[in-house]
Amino acid sequence: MELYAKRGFESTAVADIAERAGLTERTFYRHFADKREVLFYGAGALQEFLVGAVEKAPSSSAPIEVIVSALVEAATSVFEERREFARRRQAIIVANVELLERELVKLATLASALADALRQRGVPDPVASLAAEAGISLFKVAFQRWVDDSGKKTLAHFIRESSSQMKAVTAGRRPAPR
Amino acid sequence: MELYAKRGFESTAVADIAERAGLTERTFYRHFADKREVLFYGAGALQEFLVGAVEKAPSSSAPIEVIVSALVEAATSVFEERREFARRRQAIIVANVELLERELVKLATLASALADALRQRGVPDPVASLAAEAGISLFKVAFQRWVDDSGKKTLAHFIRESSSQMKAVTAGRRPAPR
DNA sequence: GTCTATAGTGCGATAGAC
DNA sequence: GTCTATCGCACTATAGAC
Repeated sequence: MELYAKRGFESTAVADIAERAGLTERTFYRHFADKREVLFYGAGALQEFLVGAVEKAPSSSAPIEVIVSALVEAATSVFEERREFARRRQAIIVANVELLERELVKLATLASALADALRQRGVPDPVASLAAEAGISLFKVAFQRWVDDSGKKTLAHFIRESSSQMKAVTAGRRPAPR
Repeated sequence: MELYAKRGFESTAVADIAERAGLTERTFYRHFADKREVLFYGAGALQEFLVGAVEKAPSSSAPIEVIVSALVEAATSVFEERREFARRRQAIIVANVELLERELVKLATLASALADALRQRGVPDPVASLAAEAGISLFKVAFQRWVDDSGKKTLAHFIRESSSQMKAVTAGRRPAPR
């Protein structure tokens, strides 16, 4: 991350990273599938966490509530104390299309895994897919707002806010004109 | 598309494409930024079409209605008569992660452009972002259902259906148990 | 650890279209 | 005479084969 932040992703060669870590280029590729994957190390664990939260949710909950609750849990227990890290990482990712591509695939994979978890609970399609997609969409918006926020609001706060606004938006509410 | 469908995206070299087209490799890169871009030739035009539709929508419409109407217009006037083409293209894309990455970036760029168009109409953030993201999410689901459908239902039909289901889902409705 | 295919870029030469 | 399409060649870095 230091190298990517300093010289930019494209101008950083895998050889630079390997040298910095005191390893050979070949060893880098033993640990990471490609040059981008370094920035997505925790994606697998996050997905497991969220899927686990969906599996543990009370069976009476509506699908969207299950998804939003899982996101809020992850927000408080994995993201909240890493805001500075999230900021640095986000800045690097949005500065490079290749990294954005990888990020979007990770989020799409996550949405797909969450939809699967909902189906396991008996939620039929296309409701399962739509709930998972809507959840990831509102998470994207909430996450960006959290990262951009200069105050002390929590990510959980932005997720709950976006969830309620998403409900109003899809219901066809017109925003107050200004 | 023929080469990608036959030998797979990875096993097709740019040299193969160039040879097939009676050109050199270097010329391929004059027309397409990279090997993937060949499959996304129409993305720019689609985006312009959708943004134009948003700009022309009646100012009294709710943001989500503006987005959904634009998607329905595109569905009937650009996608409907190209279902076979869409199927072949989709099969190639989902078979390769790199192509999926590009597809997701195009959709994210589209969502961003639609949010911009809404802001131009005076729709405040985060409503503009959420309406655009929700629209693209439901379009993804509708498009996949249209491509998978063996019947004669139109893409416009699936978009309207997904829109109404998205509304029910975000409202917290529980699906009928089965 | 070694070797190599291939994507993608930079620069420049040529030729035809308008 | 300018613009645009094509081609040639050298070169780097990623990533996969072995």
